[in-house]
Amino acid sequence: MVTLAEVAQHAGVSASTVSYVLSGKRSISANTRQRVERSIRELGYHPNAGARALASSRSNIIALMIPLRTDMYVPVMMEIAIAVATAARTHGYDVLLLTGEEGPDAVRRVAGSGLADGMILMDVELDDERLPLLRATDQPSVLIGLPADTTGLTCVDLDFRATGALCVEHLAKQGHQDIAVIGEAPAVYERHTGFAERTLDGLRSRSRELGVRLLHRPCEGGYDAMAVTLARILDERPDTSGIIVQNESAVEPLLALLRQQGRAVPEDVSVVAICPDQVATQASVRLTSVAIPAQEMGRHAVEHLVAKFEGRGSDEVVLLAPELTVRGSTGPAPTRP
Amino acid sequence: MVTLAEVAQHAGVSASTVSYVLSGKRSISANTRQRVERSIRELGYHPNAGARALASSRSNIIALMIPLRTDMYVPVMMEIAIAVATAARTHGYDVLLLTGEEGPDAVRRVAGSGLADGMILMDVELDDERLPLLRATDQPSVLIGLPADTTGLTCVDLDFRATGALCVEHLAKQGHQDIAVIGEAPAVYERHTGFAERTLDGLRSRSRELGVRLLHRPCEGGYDAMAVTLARILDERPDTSGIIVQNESAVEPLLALLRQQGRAVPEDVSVVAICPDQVATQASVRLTSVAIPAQEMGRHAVEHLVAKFEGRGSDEVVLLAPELTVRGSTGPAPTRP
DNA sequence: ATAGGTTGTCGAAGCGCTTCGATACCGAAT
DNA sequence: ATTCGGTATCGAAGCGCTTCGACAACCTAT
Repeated sequence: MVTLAEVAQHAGVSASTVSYVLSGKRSISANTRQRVERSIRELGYHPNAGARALASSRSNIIALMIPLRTDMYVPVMMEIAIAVATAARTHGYDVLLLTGEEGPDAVRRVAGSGLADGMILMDVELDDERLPLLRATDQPSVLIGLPADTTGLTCVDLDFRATGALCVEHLAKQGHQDIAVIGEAPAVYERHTGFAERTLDGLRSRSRELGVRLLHRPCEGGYDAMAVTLARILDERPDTSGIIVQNESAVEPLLALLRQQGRAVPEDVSVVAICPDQVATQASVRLTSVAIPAQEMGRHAVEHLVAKFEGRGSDEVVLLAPELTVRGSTGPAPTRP
Repeated sequence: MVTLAEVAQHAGVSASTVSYVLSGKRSISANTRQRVERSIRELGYHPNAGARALASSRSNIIALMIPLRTDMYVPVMMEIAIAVATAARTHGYDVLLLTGEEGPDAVRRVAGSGLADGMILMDVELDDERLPLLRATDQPSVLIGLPADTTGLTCVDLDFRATGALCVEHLAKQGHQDIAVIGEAPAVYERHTGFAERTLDGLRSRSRELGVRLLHRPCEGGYDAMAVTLARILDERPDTSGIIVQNESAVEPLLALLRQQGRAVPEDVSVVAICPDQVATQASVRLTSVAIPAQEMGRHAVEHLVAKFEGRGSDEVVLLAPELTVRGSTGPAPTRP
C-alpha cells in the first residue's frame, strides 16, 4: 500500500506539498506539480479513504436509503438508485446502500459515525418516522418523495397531483365521462405513501372541476386481483370508457382482460398508465402514459445534496412537471347507444 | 460529535478500555463494562468510521458492483442487491454501490483506497475485463455469475446448465417432442454473458440425450419482438408443443399471443419460464418455472466474502441447484392428429 | 512464602492524511 | 536600498481510533 509519504519522498517534496497537489487548495508550481503527479502515477498511489475521512471529516460518501420491499415499482427504484450512483460519481462521491430495514437507526448510525456526508431517502411516507431525526441532526439530506410536512427538508419528486390531473384532462378532452382509476395495492394507501394519495388528489379535484365521474379502486398486482377489480368496476359503472392505471404490475393483466372480454383499446376503452416509459412501450398495446422520471429524480437529488455540502443550496421542494406521452391506447370516447 | 475519549472520561476509564469494551478483544470486568456501556448510551456515542478504518485498516464496507444497464432482469438485480445489503448488515458491514460504468477503474479505486474490505461483482461476463485486476490485487472478492476461467476466484451462481437440463426434462417427460426456447435479447449472447450460454448448453445437451428437438431463438423483450419471434418459431416448427422462456419481459407478451392465436396453455402448448417466482405467480397463467434464487445468491456471496475476511473461506465455485416448481402452465403433450 | 499464571487496566505509539502557521524566496513599489 | 505582497514549500500538530507492551492485582500451586 503506497502512502502519501512515499510519494513525497519519491518526488523529493514534503507530504503537505503532495496533499496540496491533490486537493489544489494551495498554489503549486507547475514544475513541482508535474513531478508529484509523475510519482503518483509511477507508484500507483491511491489516497487512503479512512485517513482522508478522519483528517478532513468528509467521507465523500452519500448514503442512499432504499425501501426493503421489493413488491413495488422495483424498476423505478433501481433506475433511481443507478442514477444516484452515477450522478454521485461525477461529483466525486460514492454511494452507500442502506435498506429501509434499519429504519431510523440507520439514520442515527450514519449521521453519528460520519460514514456518509449526507443521505438521500427514497420511498418517504407522509408521516415518516425518519424525519424527526433528520431534522434533529444537522445531517444534510434530500428526500425523494414528499412527506406531509416538508418544513426544514429538501424534497424531489414527480408532481403527482399534476400527474393525476393531467391524466383526467387527457381523457376528459376526448369525451370520456366515466373514468376508473386502478391504483396501487391497498397496502400502499394504508401506509400513507405520499405519491399515491397525491395522485388521487389530483385525479379527484380535476375530475370534479371537469365534471367527469371518477371511480378509484386499489389493486394488488397480478392477473387474478386485476380480474376481480375490473369486474367490480364494470359492474358498478358499466359506462366506464377511460381507465387510468397506477400500478405497473396491473398493466399487462388489465390489457389481457380487456382483450379477452372483447373490449378494444382504444376503440371501446382508453387506457392511460402512470409508469416508466419502458413498461409503456413494451406493453402489448403502446400505452399513452405519464412517465416517472427516475433518472432525473436521482440526478436532482444528488445535485441538491452536493449543493448543500458546498454551502449553497437551501431547503426547497422540487416537483418535476409530469409529461403525458400520447401513444396508441387512448382515443375518443365511444358514442353511447 | 462525541469521541471515545469523552466516553472514557465520563466513565472514568482510559480510552483503550472503552475500545476493548467495544471490540471485545480483551477481557473487561463486568463492572467496568457496564459503566462504559452506560456512558456510551448516555452520551449517544457512535464510533467514527474514518478513524476506525484508519487505525484498524478495515472499513467494514463491502463494495457491490451492479451493471449499469437497466435493460435486463432488473428485479433480479434489485433483489440480489437488497439481499446483499441485508446480509451484509447482519455481519456488521455496509454496502457501497458501484455501477459497472467505471469498469476496471472502480476495482482499482476501491482496492487502492481501502474504501471497502472486499467486493462482490454482479453480471460477470465470460471474459470479464475486471478479472485480471481482481487476481492481481489481493482484494477479497466474490463473483455472482460465472466467467470462463474461474481459477483463483470465488463464484456464486445458479447452476444454469442444470436449469436448462431440468426444463427440457420436465417437458420431455410429458411427451413433448418439439421444444422451442425463447432466449434473452441477442445483445446478451453477443456480450457472452455466462448464464445465457450455460443455460443453452444445458438445454441442448439434455435434449440431445433425450432425443427431443430443440429450437433456440433470442428475443428482445416486449410484445412486438415476441410476436415476430413466435411467428418464426411456429413457422419453422409447426409441431412445437413446449416452450421454454428465459426472458422476463417476453413472458407476458408470449402468453397474450398464444391466447390470441387460440392456443390454450397448457392444453395445446406447455410453457416453462426461467424467472423470479414473483413473475411466475403474477403472470396471467400460473407458470411452471425455475426460480432465480436472488436472495440466496446475495446471501451466499456475502457469507463467502466475510469468510474470506476472517481467513476461513477458500476459492470455490458454488452452483446453486435449480428447482422447478410445477404450476399450471405445463401438461402432457397433445396427441398429434 | 514464593514463583508463576491470570485478569483487568493503562499509556503511548501509531494509522495516513489535512491543514495551519511559518519560512524562504521573488519581483514590484517606494 | 528597503519594504511589501505574493507565491511556493515545509514542519508539525492533530483527526479519533486500535493495539501492543507494561504493570498492578489477584489467585493458585508448590
